[in-house]
Amino acid sequence: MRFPNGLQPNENCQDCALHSAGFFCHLSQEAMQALESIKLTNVYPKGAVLFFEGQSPRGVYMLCQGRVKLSICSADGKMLILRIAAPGEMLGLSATVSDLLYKATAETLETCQVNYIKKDDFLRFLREHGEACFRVAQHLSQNYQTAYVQIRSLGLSHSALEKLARLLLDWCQGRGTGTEQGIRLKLGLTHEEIARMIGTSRETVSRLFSELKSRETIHLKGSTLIVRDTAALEAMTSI
Amino acid sequence: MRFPNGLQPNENCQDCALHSAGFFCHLSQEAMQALESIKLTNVYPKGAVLFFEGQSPRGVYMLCQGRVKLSICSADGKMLILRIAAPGEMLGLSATVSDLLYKATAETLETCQVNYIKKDDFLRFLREHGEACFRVAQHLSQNYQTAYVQIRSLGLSHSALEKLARLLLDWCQGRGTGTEQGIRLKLGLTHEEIARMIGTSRETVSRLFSELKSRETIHLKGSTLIVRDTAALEAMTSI
DNA sequence: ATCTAAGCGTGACACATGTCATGGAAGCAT
DNA sequence: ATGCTTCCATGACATGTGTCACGCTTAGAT
Repeated sequence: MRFPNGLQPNENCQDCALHSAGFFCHLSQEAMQALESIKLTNVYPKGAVLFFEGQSPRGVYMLCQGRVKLSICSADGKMLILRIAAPGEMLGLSATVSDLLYKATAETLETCQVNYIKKDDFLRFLREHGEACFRVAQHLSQNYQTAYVQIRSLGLSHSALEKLARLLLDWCQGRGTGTEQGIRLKLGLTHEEIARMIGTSRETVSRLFSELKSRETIHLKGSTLIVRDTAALEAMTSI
Repeated sequence: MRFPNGLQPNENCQDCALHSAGFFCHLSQEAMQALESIKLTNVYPKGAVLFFEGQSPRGVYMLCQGRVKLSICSADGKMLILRIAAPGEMLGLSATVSDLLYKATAETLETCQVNYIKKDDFLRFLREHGEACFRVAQHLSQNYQTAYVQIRSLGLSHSALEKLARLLLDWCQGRGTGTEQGIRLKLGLTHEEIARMIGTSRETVSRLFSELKSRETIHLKGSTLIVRDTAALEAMTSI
């Protein structure tokens, strides 16, 4: 099988590199096998929607490869990006466990491999494997805590600049590589998307980037961003 | 034992009126008894802090009677009220399960009865009782979903008016009583506190209430609020 | 009844940011 | 190279709201 982006699907969870870092790491052999037997591996092209806001839950999606955008949308079409999910994450978990509606829309940003597990199968699996259930609780807790962080940022920021600074600092921590000029990172998002992550407008993001560039706090070359002055960004955040 | 507010502590969870509606409803006899044996019943006066932001988790707090304010606070002292917890809720759950820091501060708004369960006891209890673990996962899912609602409100609102309208509608649903004049509810919070729930300033809340009164959308008598025109409030929200 | 503190109402004003508009830059297919 | 589309930069302008200031009302204590 060949896919765009040179994606090579990983048929076996036990061989997966995420196995030790991902969500269901350190499950017993037995539980892993049970999980293998109920999972369905799919590959989605860029722009595919795994589920969207308001649907009743069909099951959980374990992201193996590629990035997925999680967003919510208001009645008048305004959109907020909750986060960009990375491989190893479990999507649709809270809706499936609580049997409430999916509260967000999940859309692939690139070709993705996803392991899908039907709701009934997953719930049975959880009931039969206490260890997995506990891991699910832990995962949900972590999701919850990241939601807190987002609420902080949205609710306690004084300005869009503060939210942007916070976002950049998060990115530096997560996927930045240190160089002698500062921390370098690829921003794989447009200004529009960044704006939608911090709840502001595209123009404001452009203006803020301009300002940060002129202050020499950051340096922007194509889609490569170099944060020269982390301390300055920190100083902008009171969170 | 006598306490302020005429609070009468409930020694036995199985007799508790919340038993069927609360969090650990429908547990097996065995699990209930195990839970009983590790819980510690406490009564706190108004203003007591159960835990605060940044502490490492000691355990979970099951709220039996009274209201508890959950809030987060920025470095410069600005505060955001996440929600007012009601009897039946489990506080400190995500931090305890994931062993990450408490992400919010829990402060009693009035005399409260709380069942405290130490972290180690609680985690052991979860490992030994799969059914309880599953309920915890469900509870966390619900918490997570309410966090989504909050993120929506904070991130997608166009104005403070919209957020206030949303809040009032939520209250109407939750604890409003219908009368022929409209939906009546007691707002047990000051303008300051309301402001901190929707991330705005006290003055703005005062102004918005004035405006809603002049538009005859609401009616305010002391701390009793009557929503005369729910549809008007709905129309203000695009969420 | 009187005092005191907390809570509320409202005006004035600055300012950040959304919105509209316009043009340039960059990437991509043909 | 040429055209096309997407993305970015920036100015102009209106406006919502944070902040400061001040006085009034209400509730609770003595």
